[in-house]
This record gives sequence, C-alpha cells and structure tokens, in this order.
Amino acid sequence: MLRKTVRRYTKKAIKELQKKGKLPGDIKLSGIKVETPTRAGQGDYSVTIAMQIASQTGRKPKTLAKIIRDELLENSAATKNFSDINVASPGFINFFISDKKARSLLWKIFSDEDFGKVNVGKDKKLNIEFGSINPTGQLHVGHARTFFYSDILANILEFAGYKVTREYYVNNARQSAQIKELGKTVLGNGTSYKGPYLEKKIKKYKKSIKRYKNYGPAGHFMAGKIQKDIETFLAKKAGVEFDKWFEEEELYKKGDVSATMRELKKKGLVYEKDGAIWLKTTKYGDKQDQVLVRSSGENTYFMTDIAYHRNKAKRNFDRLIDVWGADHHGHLRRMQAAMRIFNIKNIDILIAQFVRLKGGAKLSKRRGNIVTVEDLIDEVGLDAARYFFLTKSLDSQMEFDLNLAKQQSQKNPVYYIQYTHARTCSILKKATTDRDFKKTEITRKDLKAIEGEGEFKLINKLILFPEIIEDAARDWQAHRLATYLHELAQEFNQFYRDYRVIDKDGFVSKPRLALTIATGMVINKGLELLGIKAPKKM
RNA sequence: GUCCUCGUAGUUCAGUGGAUAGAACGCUUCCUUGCGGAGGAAGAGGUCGGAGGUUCAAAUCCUCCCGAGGACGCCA
Repeated sequence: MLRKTVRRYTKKAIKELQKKGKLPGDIKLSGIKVETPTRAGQGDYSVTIAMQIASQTGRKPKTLAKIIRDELLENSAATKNFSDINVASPGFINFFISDKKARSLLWKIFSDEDFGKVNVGKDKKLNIEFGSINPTGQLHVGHARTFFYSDILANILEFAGYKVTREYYVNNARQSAQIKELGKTVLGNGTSYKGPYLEKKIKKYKKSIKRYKNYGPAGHFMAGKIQKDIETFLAKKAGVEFDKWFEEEELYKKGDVSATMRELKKKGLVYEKDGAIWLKTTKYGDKQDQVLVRSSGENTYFMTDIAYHRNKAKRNFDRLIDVWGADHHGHLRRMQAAMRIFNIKNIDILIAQFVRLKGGAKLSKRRGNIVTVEDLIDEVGLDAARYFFLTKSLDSQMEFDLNLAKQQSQKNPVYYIQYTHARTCSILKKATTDRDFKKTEITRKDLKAIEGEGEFKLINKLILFPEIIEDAARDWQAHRLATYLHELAQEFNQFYRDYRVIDKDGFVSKPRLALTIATGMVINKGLELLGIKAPKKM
C-alpha cells in the first residue's frame, strides 16, 4: 500500500538535494524502483536508486544512500509513516513501517470491502480474446490452460480498473477448411476429428444430417451443435463466461472480409501467383508472403483473421489481448505483419505454451482417446484444476500428469488456502455466536493493542495485496496472485499458532479478530478472482 | 536449416537486474489435556544447462555452444 508513497518521498528528497546543490542537477532518474525485501531486517520497502546513480555522480553508492536517507529524515510525513529508514550495503535504503502506521493500514483493510482494488486500468476498455477453439470436438487438457489462465487474468484486469470484454471467436464459417473437413466426416467420407464423442453426435443427429449433401453446410450444422456443448460446458462446469461470442460467419455476412481485401489491394500489397492471391507480409517483417485466397478460390484462415482483428480494432477498445494456444505459434509473425499494415498497435498476443502429458505424448485432438477438460475437472475438482494451471507461468511448457494431479488433489495448496479461509470464518463465527460479539464493536482505537511481531508480520503481508494486483495486471502475470495467497495463508497460520483470538476464558481480542477478519476478506477476494470457491466450512 | 519458447532442489514449478535463490509434493526428526492438526517447528536436498560479455549488481539482459519442445503448408 505504501510503495507509491515511498517512491514519492524518495523523489522529493532527491529534488531537494539537487536544489541544495548536494546532488548534481543533471542525473538521470530512470524511474525509482521500490522493492519489497523478503528477508527480515531489510525493511518493508527498499529503494535502490543510490546504486543506480552512483556511477553518474562518481560517488560511492553507500555515501549517496546516506545523503538521501538524511534528506528523507527531514520529511516529517516520512518519519511519521516509517519508524526507521536504514542504509544497508552496498547502498540499499530500507524503509520500516511504523507500528502506528501499520495499525492504521489494518484499519483501512478491515473497513474497506473493496480492499485491493487499484486503478492501473484507468477505466480503459480492454478486449481479451481467448479460447476460440475450432468447434470440431471437445476441449482437451491443453485448452484448459488457456481458458483458466485467461479467465483469471481477465478477472484481475477488471479488478485493476479495466473495462473488460471477454470475447470468443467462433470459427464456424461454412467456407473454412476445418468446417468442410468436419462435414466430410459427418457425411461418412472422412476420419478427421473422429472419436467416441463425434460418433455419438453423428448418431444423435442422424436424421438432420441426411438433409445435407455438401461438406460445408453439414460441417456448419455439426459445428453449431458442438459449439453449444462447448458453451454449456464452459459456463456450467468450468466457470468461464464470455461477454461476446463473435462468429466468423458474421465477417462474411457483414462484408468485413471483402472490405479488408479491398483495403489491402488499395495499399498495393496484394499480388497473384500460381493462381492464388498473396499478401506481401515480408514487407512488414514476415519471413515469407502469405496466401489470402487459395487457387481453389477459398479464403485462408489468415484472411478472415485479419478481417476479424480489424473489426476488433474498430470497436474502440484501448487495448486488445489475444491469448493463443502454442499450436498457433507460427501464425504470430504474419499476424503481427498484418497489424502493422493496418497500423494497429494496441494489441498484445500471449502464447500459452504446450501442455504435455507425462511420458512425452502430446495431447492430440485428432486422436479419439483425448483427455478432456471435463475429465480433468471430474477427476480433481474445478478448484484444484483452476489452481493447477494458475501456479504456472503461461510461457513455460508444463507437464501434465493426471495421476499426480489426482493424487495431489487432496494435498493441493489450493485446499490449504481454502482451509485457512474456513478457519478465519470459524473463528469469527465462534466469537459472534458463542460470545455474542459483534463485528461492529471493533473500533479503530482497539487496534492500538496490536504489539506482537507476528501480528505485524501478518499486516505487512496483507498490505501487499493491492501491489500484487497492480503488478499482475501490469505485466499480465496472473499466476502471481496464486503465489501471494499461499504466502498469506502461511503467514496467517503462523499468527494463529502464536496468538489467541479467543482465549481460554472466552475473552475475544478485538484487534486479533480484526486481523482474522481482514485476512479472511483478502483470501476471499483473491479466491474470487481465481474463480475458486472460498468455503466457510470444509 | 531458419525462427519462437524453455532449461532453477529427487519431482512439479515460483523467482518485477538487487541483499543469504523459494514453495509444494516426496524424504528424516519433532509438536496435540489448544479459537478447525486439511495445522505448526526443524532438517537433508542447488556449480540456477555450459562458456564468454554488459552492469556498481545477472537465475534474470546480450552473444555463442549443448539439451528439450514447438512453428516453418494454397491446414487452422
């Protein structure tokens, strides 16, 4: 909660020193970095600026740190909030939050239902498109990663002040290759996407299928049924909801595809070769030019995807995020080229790296015996499944071991966090029912009784929550929240061991109950963002 | 071959250029006349793939090498 404050104080101190001539006026401050040390004795916040500017001034970092520290001590607001401002080798300036300030921060947390909410998004409109799986079969475990991670990232971005639209691009155009391929199988002339699931579907819609003669319409029909299954599954079982389902078909119906082609031609970036129509993506950083229209007359996926992204860009979002599966990796460069052509700059494409089964076999949707997301949820439960994917960074390949996941579901860290939440609730319940205590009886003054080291340690952990949200939202690293919640739970359990909230005689310690409630609130909010239940009883 | 991503404890993974590299699981001990023991304490376990370089400071940035996976199609 005080990171910005520390930055402000430091900046002010440096400016003062420059005014006084104690520091040269022309030093370059490339942002004052404020860190949160992990080790005891290194303070609650730490500033490294002295080491960064040392070479510019020709003085020792430690000497500079001392000069800055002395100036900081001149600031009465700083000395009020921080009981100590230290210099440590080789030039760290460490800030220690005063007990008084810590108590008042706890009061803020305790009385703020929305604690943790920040505004890095500044109400900007953000579109995050993810999933967008071809409606040709069930979702497999690899997809789960994209869905869960993106969904949670979207939650965090929303909490961090963005106006978020979650969008799903439905690849259902009749003229697209995969839909025709699906149609071929549906009409009994192919084997693509075939497996127990599709076979069952074909059986179920036997009568309707008879109406179709061509692959396109037949595929489109089946894709619609499969898409329905996907949507139902996501909403009902996976806890993933979208604000907008954007259909590829629309791009044709509304003329986006033809308009895009016209624009590209106007720019002189289109040419014909071997009967196909090509786009000069090499002029915009691609390794080779790409086909827009095949010699057969069919549009490529790339063609419609450009039209789709132009459509998104025109819908007045300040920021676009795409989350793609690793199988679309090769598509990245050409897409970036296309975005450059249309001067679309506010887009970022995240790639969710492959999920591999233990033993090395890649999960394949072309095979019948896939491990579906549904299998996973049935096996380990939704909470553990979501958490499983959230503890890993998106851009590192991960190994998926169903047996391990199953075995660990009973000792998964997610239960530890939930257990801790339940524990806070149980303590509160005991105080309110057995002792007839009311939460509203706790006043700001009561917090003065907080004295213990372990109590302050817990407060220090709690106050990091908004900063975690801020960092996760800024870098699109949702998994940091999972790590934080686990640490917070650990801190609380240590506090719980050392300090009694309700003592043997039934006396309720108001400040400790406030700490307990505040912890429960933060964990509850954190789990809500992760889309994981925060049970009061387990 | 070219281009991406990755290489951290036995295993699965964290680690915004900062201080003595962390967690979970597994392993070895220990703690309960306790507000939830689904807990807590202690310990073993690391040349952060290797070699150079940049920097006051490198697991983190750059180059090369080794290794793993992926993408390089008029598939998506």
